[in-house]
Amino acid sequence: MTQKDDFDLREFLPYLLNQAAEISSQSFQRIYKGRYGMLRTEWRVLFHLAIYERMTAKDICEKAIMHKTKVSRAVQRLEQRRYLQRKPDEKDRRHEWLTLTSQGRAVYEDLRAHAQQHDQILMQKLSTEEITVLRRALNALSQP
Amino acid sequence: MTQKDDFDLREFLPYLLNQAAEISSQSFQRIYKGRYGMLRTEWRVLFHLAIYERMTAKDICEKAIMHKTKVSRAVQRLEQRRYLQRKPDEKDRRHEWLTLTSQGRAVYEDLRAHAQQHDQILMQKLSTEEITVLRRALNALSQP
DNA sequence: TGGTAATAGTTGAAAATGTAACTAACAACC
DNA sequence: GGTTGTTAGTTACATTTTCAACTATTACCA
Repeated sequence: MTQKDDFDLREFLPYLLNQAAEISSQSFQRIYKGRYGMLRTEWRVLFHLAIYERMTAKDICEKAIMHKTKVSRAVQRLEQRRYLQRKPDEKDRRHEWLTLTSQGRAVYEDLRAHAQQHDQILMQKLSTEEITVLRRALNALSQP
Repeated sequence: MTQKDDFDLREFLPYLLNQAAEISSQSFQRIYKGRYGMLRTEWRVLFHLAIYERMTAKDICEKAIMHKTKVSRAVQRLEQRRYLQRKPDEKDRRHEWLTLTSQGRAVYEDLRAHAQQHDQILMQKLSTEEITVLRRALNALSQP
């Protein structure tokens, strides 16, 4: 098993990004899955609602770059657990406004604390300068 | 939909990484999916075999950090398409050596060309220095 | 005003993934 | 040599995701 080709997978950005994303997500996954039985789609929706307070499913699709069926199903499950409430828009009843319940906010606060802690641990692998550049680069790559 | 919280999702590394990985993978996905009906797991296995020439499924699991069932199924599908061959190890028949067929290598060559082109496009969003730091940081984060 | 198009969101079936249990082959120890 | 443990890889089943079709509502425009 010796390397033959001149092409190095370790330089191919989509591969590298995926690898890093996968590994750095794992320990956070254990937290939201273990404590609340949540899925990745669900904590993402929860966090968006906590941060932006009031959004439609469409808004979340755009901000989080998630497909509408994913969002729809995550919203359903969060509603079942009473983490969020839906309210149809008066003017345009195709829209539904989503907000967290106090229970949902409590879950968010808990997860956010863990997220920040988790981020600290990840950042210990990097220098301050690397962190700054990394964030900038990732944001640039996230523009479609 | 105005931001309220002081916690910024755009600073949370697992989120950022995932976003960047997702978006930067999409156009490459269109290529391997569109041209060969392949999945992400499959191009990864194919590339590993092309680069290392001769591996067992276990080797691929470790290098690519993929679960063995994912690898097993990717290998099955690649074999069905005659992109790879299996050969049991003489000494230890639990191991199976995997190698690409000439057809598999041809597919790899095609995809590799596209991958490199795709990487060029992605890198245009970044400065030379950012690319260097990004690669280093992603490799660091990929160590579990 | 009425008919067509567009939009927000949901649902059902098919495909993919994750988990755990399984088989087959070898290793180690008594 | 036989029992027990380990390892490589597969399979079965449950959970998620994807894709396409669907409903309900509003927008556009002749």
